[in-house]
Amino acid sequence: MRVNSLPTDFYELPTLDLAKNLLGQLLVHETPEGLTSGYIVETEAYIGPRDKAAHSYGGRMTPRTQVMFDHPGRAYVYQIYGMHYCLNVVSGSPGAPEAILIRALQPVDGIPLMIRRRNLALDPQANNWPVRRLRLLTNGPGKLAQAMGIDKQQYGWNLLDSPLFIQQGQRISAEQIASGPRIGIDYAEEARDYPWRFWIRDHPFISR
DNA sequence: GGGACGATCGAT
DNA sequence: TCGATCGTCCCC
Repeated sequence: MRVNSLPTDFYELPTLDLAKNLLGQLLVHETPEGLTSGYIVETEAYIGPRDKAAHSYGGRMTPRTQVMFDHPGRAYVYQIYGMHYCLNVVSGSPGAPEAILIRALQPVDGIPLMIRRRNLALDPQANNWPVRRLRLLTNGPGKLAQAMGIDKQQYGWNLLDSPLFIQQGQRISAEQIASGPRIGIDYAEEARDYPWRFWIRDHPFISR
């Protein structure tokens, strides 16, 4: 385990609690191109067999969803619309296929590398980009995966270990946490309205 | 083997 | 509001 990373028991909370506790923590990825990191500012919980919006609804186990049944603290990465990747933190006890989608980050380290990976028309050499431009790097699940260099290769990775791990960030109080329905799951019938999306209130880097 | 669809993004 | 773009999943 990496010295800095959050310990195993951090991931052993009930999924809705973990989804809130992930807010403010620092996601880090070390690659040959450089290190990137960002504070987690928005998450969504997907809770196993009973959640119609979850890939593991009904206990569906496929090559894609298999890692959701593994120990908490692993990376569940999937591809969507043939072109974007999304990063989830596996949660729940082994056998309970639950996960938390990381929806937005506040960039911290490696911003020039993020700019290159995202192909943004920003000067990577500059060093005081306006927030309204900077937020385009990581204010959505597909965007942050691209900015952080995350794809299928990280599927199943244990987030306690370098090169991809989560470390203690800033403490977020209960009053700063807002919640509401999850994004992009209108097909999920009653689950559509579950308030399982969490974000840091008024944070400029959230997705919507 | 085939077809429908998607936990998104970015341009219009 | 709509098209891109293709892996995944389920059905035949």
